[in-house]
Amino acid sequence: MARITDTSRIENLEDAAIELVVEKGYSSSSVSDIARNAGISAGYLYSHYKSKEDLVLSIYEKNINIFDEYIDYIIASSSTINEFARQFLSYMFGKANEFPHLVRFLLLLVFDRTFDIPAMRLDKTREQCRKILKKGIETGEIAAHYSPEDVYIVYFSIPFTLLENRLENISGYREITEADVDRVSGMCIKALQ
Amino acid sequence: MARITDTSRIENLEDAAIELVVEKGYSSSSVSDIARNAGISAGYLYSHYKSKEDLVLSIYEKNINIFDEYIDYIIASSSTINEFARQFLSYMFGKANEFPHLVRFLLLLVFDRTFDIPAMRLDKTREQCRKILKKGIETGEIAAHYSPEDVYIVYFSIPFTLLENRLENISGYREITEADVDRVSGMCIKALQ
Amino acid sequence: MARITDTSRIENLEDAAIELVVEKGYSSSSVSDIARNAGISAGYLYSHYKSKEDLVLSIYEKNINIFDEYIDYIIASSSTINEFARQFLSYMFGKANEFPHLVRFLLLLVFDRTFDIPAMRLDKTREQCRKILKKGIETGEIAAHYSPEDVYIVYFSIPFTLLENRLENISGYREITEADVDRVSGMCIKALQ
Amino acid sequence: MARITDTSRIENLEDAAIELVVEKGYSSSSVSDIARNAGISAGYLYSHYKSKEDLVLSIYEKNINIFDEYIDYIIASSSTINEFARQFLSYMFGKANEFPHLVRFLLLLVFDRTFDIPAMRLDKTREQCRKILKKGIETGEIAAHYSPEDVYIVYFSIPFTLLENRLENISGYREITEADVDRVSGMCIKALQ
DNA sequence: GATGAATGAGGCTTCATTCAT
DNA sequence: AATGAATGAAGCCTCATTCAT
Repeated sequence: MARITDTSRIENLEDAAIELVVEKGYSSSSVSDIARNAGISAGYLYSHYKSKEDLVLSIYEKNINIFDEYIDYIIASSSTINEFARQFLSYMFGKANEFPHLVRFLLLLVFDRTFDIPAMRLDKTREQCRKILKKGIETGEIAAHYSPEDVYIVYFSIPFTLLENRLENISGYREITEADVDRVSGMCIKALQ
Repeated sequence: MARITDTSRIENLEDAAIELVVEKGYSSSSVSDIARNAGISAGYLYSHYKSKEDLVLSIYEKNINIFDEYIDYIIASSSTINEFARQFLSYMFGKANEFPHLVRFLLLLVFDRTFDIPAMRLDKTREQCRKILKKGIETGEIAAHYSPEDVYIVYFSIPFTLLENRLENISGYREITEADVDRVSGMCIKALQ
Repeated sequence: MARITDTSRIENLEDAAIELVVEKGYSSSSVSDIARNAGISAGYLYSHYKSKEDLVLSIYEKNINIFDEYIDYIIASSSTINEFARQFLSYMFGKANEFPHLVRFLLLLVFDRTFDIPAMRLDKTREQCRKILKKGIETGEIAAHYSPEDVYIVYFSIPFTLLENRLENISGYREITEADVDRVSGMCIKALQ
Repeated sequence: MARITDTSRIENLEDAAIELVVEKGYSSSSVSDIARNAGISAGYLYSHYKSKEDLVLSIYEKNINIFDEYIDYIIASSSTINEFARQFLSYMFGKANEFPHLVRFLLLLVFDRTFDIPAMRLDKTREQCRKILKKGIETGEIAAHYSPEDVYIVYFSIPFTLLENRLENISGYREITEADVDRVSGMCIKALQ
């Protein structure tokens, strides 16, 4: 019973942190605002996380790992880049429709100068880009003169920018559709042909 | 004489502000750090700018207007999107090589939740995207089913992400070359074919 | 227990604010001095009052309302101005003996250019003066050619000046006596005959 | 010629100081605001006065001495308190009509906790009150049980409060008339009978 | 476990004063 | 003589964090 209560309190807390960080950025999201929005006390927050940074980092890592695992999976299981791109964007955009705050949270923190993404996470991304590039060159879908950096530029920035643009106005934002998946995956694939 | 001293002090100040904002973001760049890095007192800063926001906004507007004017010019003077893309990226990357802090400053503020880009500036970008799209459809270089949003996604995000990636590590960053202009303009053009 | 501590801390805070404002005026009473004199941190002050102005205004309003209510009561219940004057001065001087800082605080803020008395409070005083004048003219104790302004001049300024004079030197001030009540109420009544 | 320029600059400066101090109080009148309103530089101000306090004190002393001399004169030359009261109020109210800022400046500083009136000036007032009381008791116009303090209370506070009330709204204030002199001198005299 | 009272460091800003020109 | 650039101390306020209850 205590366990259940506890779990829901922590979930509230994480949701509140995500929402505030997306709205105001890491540095301007105060611990007391996060706690208040979660309906708990700041003191309780500190009994579960040792600092504000620890709280946000925990949320970040827990969620980014879920994405990473799935992305690793589709990289491994896709036989073409075309297939990868569609699955990747379908997943990202689907998550963004379901949990817009969460997806923006994960993406925006990359550019938030007041928060440090762990170096390991950046390595992970580089590795994923290398794998995608390798497969793309093998299938001929990516021209041989492109680098992992180019893969990153296309496959990270294009979906990110679309999502930011669509989700900017949370109250009345435009849903991301299957047509967007088609169009944007086309854009990504063509960019590196 | 006083005038000369003054000008160089203000330049120091603006350089220090740009550098700190790029490094730590707007909210975490303290006025006293900016002043210290510029070699002036915090009080003196306030005889030139009425607030921290005024300082950063002034720098932003002064510089973004230079970019906007040039971008408007090449939109108007280019007869093809191919020509536009090369000139645009050549300009952006050239500036980034010359003034890496400044270019990152202008780009990163867009994602800084603690600083508000004036609404007029965002309108300007939308207008530029509409013009590019119109011209691209006329010349057949952009497929008719793309929207101004797609132009934005490609032409803003791709160069931005490359620059961030290259300039991230200011101390030992890789110069952006003509080869990058060629390759990235190719990516942008193909993305919207 | 926490409640008790809290109450006494807030009382300390209000007492310290009253004392400092009387001594140095509103603008020169710094929040940190007030907090230090109250034995609390400046930060704690801000968990109870949203600003320095809010602190002083709260104290002002809470206390001036007590005075106003009593003054309204004696205006209504006195059948002569003579009776009113004695009761009014007896009350004011009694309070001044008991809480000299508080009474000076309420009076001095009227002349403090760095603090704004709410307009409603000034209206209240005007209304009280009109009522006193009306009753005085009815009983024949105030000559018909006097105005509410004259009532204000006499009944506000005479007691105020006596109190300021007596309380000026808090360390070794002369107690205000029943003889003072008699003499000063006589002065006020005669002034408007 | 230099002398003339200088004289008018200093007059501007003093006028500006008087006006600002009346409007905002001593502590909130900044040296640079005073200098700007006077059309001179802050540096020049400091070549004539060694501090902000020195500036305001100089103005205060120069002007209060003029008042004091005249008051001493009419105390000496009046054969009755009635005559004194009329001359005193006629002078005060006349000056107030001519130089409302100046008169408020002299009166308000008494209650400004951020500025110290020199002890000598307060002694002067006490001495004047003693003289008035002595003469009043001799002529029988003041009852023998009154003290110098009572004289002060009446003859300082009543005119002061009228002036503050009338001059409060400098833009559209009501002129003080001969009828006011008559009425208020009557009030003062009766108060101490 | 859970609270929120309490702290204090640090951030933004103002302003009296000095001094090179 | 006159300026105003420049300083730095001090003021108001916020917020991450701790701890007694």
